[in-house]
Amino acid sequence: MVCTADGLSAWKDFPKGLKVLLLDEDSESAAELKSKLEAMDYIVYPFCNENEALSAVSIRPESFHVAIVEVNINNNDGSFKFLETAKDLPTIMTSNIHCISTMMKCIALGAVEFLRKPLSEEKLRNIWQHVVHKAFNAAGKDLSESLKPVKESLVSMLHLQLENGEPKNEHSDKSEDASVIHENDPEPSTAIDMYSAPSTPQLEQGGRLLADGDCQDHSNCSPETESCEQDRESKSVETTSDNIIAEVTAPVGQPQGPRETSVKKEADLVDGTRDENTMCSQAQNGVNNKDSHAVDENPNSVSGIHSSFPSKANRKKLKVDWTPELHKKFVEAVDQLGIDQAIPSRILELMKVEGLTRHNVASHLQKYRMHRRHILPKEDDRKWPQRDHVQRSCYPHKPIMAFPSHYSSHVVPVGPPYPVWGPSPHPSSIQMWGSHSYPPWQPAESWHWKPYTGVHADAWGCPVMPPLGYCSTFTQNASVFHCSGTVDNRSGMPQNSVEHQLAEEVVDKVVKEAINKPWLPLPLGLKPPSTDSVLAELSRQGISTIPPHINGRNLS
DNA sequence: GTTCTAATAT
DNA sequence: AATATTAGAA
Repeated sequence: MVCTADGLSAWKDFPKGLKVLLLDEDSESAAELKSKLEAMDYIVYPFCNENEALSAVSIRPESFHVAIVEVNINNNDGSFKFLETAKDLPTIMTSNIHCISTMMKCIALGAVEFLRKPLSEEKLRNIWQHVVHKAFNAAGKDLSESLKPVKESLVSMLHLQLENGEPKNEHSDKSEDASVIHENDPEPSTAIDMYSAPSTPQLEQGGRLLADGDCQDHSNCSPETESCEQDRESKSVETTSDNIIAEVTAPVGQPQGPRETSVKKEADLVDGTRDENTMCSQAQNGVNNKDSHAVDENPNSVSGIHSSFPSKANRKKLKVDWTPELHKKFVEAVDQLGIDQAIPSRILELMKVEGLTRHNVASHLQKYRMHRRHILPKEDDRKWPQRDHVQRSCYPHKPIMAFPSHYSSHVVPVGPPYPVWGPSPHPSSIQMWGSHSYPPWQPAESWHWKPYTGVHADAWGCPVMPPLGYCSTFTQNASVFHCSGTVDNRSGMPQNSVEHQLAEEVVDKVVKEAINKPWLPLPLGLKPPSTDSVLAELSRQGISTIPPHINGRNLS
């Protein structure tokens, strides 16, 4: 069933406290409207002057939840301007003008509804629907500040209702923008009204609460988990803007680590028991009770950072998200120790990341080593071929060793040790050793392993390149020119001489690989070159015979 | 007790 | 797919 009585009781006062910006140049009508709205517990901010209204909206958009703007023959432009300015504010246009094209224009410009005057209580009563609608349908980013709290409060209400049928009102504690206040309001709205959509045609509902990945969910503890006890107040839904994952930044021991490390953790709420939909199938509301992510903070960690909502903290087991940042720290620690001295406990020490456990590190280390084992053996016999080869391709590679055992202390990478991972523009979305987008340093360090190591290893062996980054890498699925970052050698042709050269190098390398190791598959997208063309190319480079091992590399 | 590794669970 | 967890051996 959709709603329990309790749920409704939580809802019925909903509009109360919603802030309505009212722009009506007719002061009389404005006053009337205001009183009607206030009778319904809306908070009204009347404006007679559109400029004032505009500046109010511009300056403090978060101060309003919904706007009612009057359009008249004289102020068309102003009204439209308002619509443009207050895009994030659900705006209801109202007018004495009953001109379809005006209506259309308003709607086209983003008005959520067009209401003819006079505005009856009936028409006004449920304008809150627009607020809710917008709150739930706006993509996370587009959600205006004023709507977030509303959305969260609503989510909270629904959630609670779904959880235990007994709404709690904690959410109203959110003072900042006390948009929602519950009190008794004798006046029962009908359930139908409550949940029906605004009269305005609704476009797509894609962004509904649950469907939308970026909606924050609120945690839900599954019955069988012990976690319930700990989140004594987990039920209380924070109305802060925190979403899905809280970044817990551990202000590490300030001593030497200038910047804090952050361990992103996400609660791992497994709500395996029942399907989310069972609870509340009120799809119409778009409110569902999906599994949720709890926002949480590292238990041990760090106080300070997100102190705003301290207790949401511990939920269940926290999973370490090995972000590029964190991984970088890890790698730095490993390097600092030397690969053979790098044991979990020491790495952990060096990393100085609060909340991180030895186990976490061990686990990561295990994986790290595995990757290296796959990748590095291919490199360890590679030398610095630059000089002896025509196309000194990039085998340079970093001194990091192949096998831990052989490799003792570490190496100073040519470039920044583990350059660019950190401030990666796409922090979490890309996997560090994902199949594309390598950070520049990655080739050498890459954890990536692929079936065609033969061919690819070369590419990955690609070095840490000189600043200029003349080196290119090639792999069929991941090749990247870090240098310029612009050319995709899979498809595009080089666009300038430098790149052209790079491309040639790539070609050379591939050709050589192919000749050298004919049993290996060719990179995708490459057709086997004809023998002639290969020979021609080689001869063009002054290589008239095919040496057994072009790179002087040993296959064994 | 710690580490490493592999296997397995989440 | 990435991590965690576990277990056995060193």
